[in-house]
Amino acid sequence: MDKKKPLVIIAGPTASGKSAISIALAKKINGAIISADSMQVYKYMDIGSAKIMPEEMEGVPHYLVDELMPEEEFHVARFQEMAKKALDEIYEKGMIPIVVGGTGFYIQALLYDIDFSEEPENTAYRKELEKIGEEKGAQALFDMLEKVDPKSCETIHKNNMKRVIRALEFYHNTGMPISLHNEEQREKESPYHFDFFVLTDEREKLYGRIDERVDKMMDMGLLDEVKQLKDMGYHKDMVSMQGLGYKEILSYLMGECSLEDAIYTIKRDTRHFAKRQITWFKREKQVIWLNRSDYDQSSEKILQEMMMHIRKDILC
RNA sequence: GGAUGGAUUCCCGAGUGGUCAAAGGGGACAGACUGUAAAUCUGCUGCAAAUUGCUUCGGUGGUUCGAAUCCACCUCCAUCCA
Repeated sequence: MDKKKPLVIIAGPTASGKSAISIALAKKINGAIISADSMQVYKYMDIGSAKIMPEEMEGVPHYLVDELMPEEEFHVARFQEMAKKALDEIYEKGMIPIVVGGTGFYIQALLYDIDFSEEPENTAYRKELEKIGEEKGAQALFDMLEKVDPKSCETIHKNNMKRVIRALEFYHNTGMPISLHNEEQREKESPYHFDFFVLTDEREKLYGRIDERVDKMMDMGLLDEVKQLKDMGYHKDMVSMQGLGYKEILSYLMGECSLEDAIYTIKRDTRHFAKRQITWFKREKQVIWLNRSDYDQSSEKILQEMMMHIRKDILC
């Protein structure tokens, strides 16, 4: 009786055309969009995050866009909490939620309802660990982890301080090794009846579009946008300002590099980012890949393909 | 016309007789990821095969047991003198 609720996901690397398709799909199936994007949640960060603007939404409700101030912290747990709330509202209205975004980790957290709850934030301990890492190096932290959670040491590389710290923090907070927690969470089955689409394209085309888009962002005034954020007092230590396009322009504004270098770096790192996104989605099971090149780059045709899948399960 | 410096594996760039298929960086490619994820981190990059073989360091020829490294000539580039 307890029928799983429907959920459509449109994921894919940056510049693969997710936004446009998601609007078109939402209009067809009475959908509402939940953005799974770590940057578009922030206010004042429009150009660099390629945020969809109200006039482009065509009346489709959007959640998790423009909801946070740049000084606020955003992370998976927060995303999950906000997204679940949005889901409730959408179901309440009798609409179909469409999760759209490129942050695979966030999508996974929502889709499999991974548990993040049992743990309070503990910035003090984290700071302490960061200090140890800085002063004594990565090996020192790794040695600490070896004592409490040797299993994690097998999977986390010792140079990956952030993850070593997180594992230590988790153990400190819960008394349980994170490796065990992860193992449990991995077993989970999704509570949703979902269609998980991944929009992609041939690498060359994707990269070309990324380069073009960065140039377009500059034309649209990315420089001014970052300048404004800087004037408002936002700085590079904030999570929001570590977004692609923001940290590089900020670095230019601080006189650390030329504008040319900044743009070059944005393009290059965005390409790297796209590659990482694709790698992530490759590991997801039950994914429907849609390669733009297989559909003559036509959003119309891709949409048709999506509708076929959706009609088969969710709408019936 | 003369002088000097340079030409290195996709790019930049080290290497100045054997330990060199050649440091380092970039790019490309591949991967990890369960509260910073647009973050953080890892692997790999001449060709072909089990610890091996083959072809590379502008070109040709030479010296040597042995050269990317030395010599000669040639080609191109840079700077300087005419």
